[in-house]
Amino acid sequence: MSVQERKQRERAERERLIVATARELAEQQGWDAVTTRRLAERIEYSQPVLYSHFRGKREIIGAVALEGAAEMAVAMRAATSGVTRPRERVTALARAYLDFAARNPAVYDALFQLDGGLAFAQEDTPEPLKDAFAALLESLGEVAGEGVDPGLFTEVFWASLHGMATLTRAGRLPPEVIEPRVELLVDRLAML
Amino acid sequence: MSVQERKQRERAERERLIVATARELAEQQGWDAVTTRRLAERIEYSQPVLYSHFRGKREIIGAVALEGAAEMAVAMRAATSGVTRPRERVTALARAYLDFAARNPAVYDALFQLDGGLAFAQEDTPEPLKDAFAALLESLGEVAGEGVDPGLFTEVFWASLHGMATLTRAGRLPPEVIEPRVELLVDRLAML
DNA sequence: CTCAGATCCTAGCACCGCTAGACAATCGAG
DNA sequence: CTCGATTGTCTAGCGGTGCTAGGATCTGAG
Repeated sequence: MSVQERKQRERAERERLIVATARELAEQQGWDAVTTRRLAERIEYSQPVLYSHFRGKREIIGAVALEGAAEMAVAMRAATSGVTRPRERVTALARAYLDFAARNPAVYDALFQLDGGLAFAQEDTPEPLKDAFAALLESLGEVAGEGVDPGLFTEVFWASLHGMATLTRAGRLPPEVIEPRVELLVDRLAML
Repeated sequence: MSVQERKQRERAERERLIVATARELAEQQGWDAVTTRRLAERIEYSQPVLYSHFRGKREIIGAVALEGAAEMAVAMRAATSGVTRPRERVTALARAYLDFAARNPAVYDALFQLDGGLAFAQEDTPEPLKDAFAALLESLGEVAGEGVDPGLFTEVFWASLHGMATLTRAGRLPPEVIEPRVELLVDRLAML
């Protein structure tokens, strides 16, 4: 049995390698540069090997997205843990969110711009995605205000952050003045 | 001279046909279906003709984006003209924005998701883009609140709308509850 | 009528995602 | 230890993509 176990381990290891390499390549040169050929060459296997792990390219994107969602949840919780005053908490959350998007553009794209074949806002939504939303909810729910559903409030706040993140990175918004925008957003949206 | 003029007119006409066909095809089957071959076939010319009008596919996307920006500006001004009370004005603007994005997803993608090779937020930004932003500013500037730069406020409000539009259409947000989200956004962000 | 220039198309390049089928390595039964 | 079956991997290739070189055809001025 041990031989099979070793093989399974090696297989899992190779799968991690594929995802990590895809992510690395995407961060370095953009997702357009992540072709099955280049990816195969980097992991030093032939193309068909990729298809023994994933149905296709979109599933690889999806895997990167899930990894990113988990990291994002960690980053947001780390930024807000220990910060008790609501205002500072929400500001820290917003900063952490935008910071993650700016530092990991390819991962952010995999999550929210590209088609990774993932289900959102449904029962069969993968756990890391639900958890990332939960991480938002943990800090935002408490400032939703009276009579406002925390889920709804979180959605709106999230949408605002997402809009800022994407428009800024795509060159649609001048990137110099991020901080005042965050302050304005927090000041107005959150009921403190 | 008249012969040359006629040729120039026909050429301009064909260019409009290309853009209109690309847009139509994109709305019908998505931008992935807009290939140079299919586009050429639909306009009943060969592929290279496209390249005598545009440098490449991205420029065609850019042309659709510019057309869309002009229409969007018209739609937003139409929705807000005559509405004097600030609250109703901003709400009407937000609805018009989201409505345009929902009704013209391919055009919206050309504008804000895809690379159409357009410059944003700079001096050499094409006029239609500046004007669309101006249309937002016209209704939003007056509710920025004291001491808040109208431009900055408009950017933040726009980012929120953009986030809602994209997340909703990409299935990242449940689409049923658009209206409450709009109300929440307007209530909180605008200083009335 | 001639012929240069404008106009357009055929054919092809290098690349893409993906897969069929050949081949080699490994395993388990006798 | 042998040998068929299974598993793993690769080479080669399919139909598609954006884009372009070069030849054919059409047009209008002299």
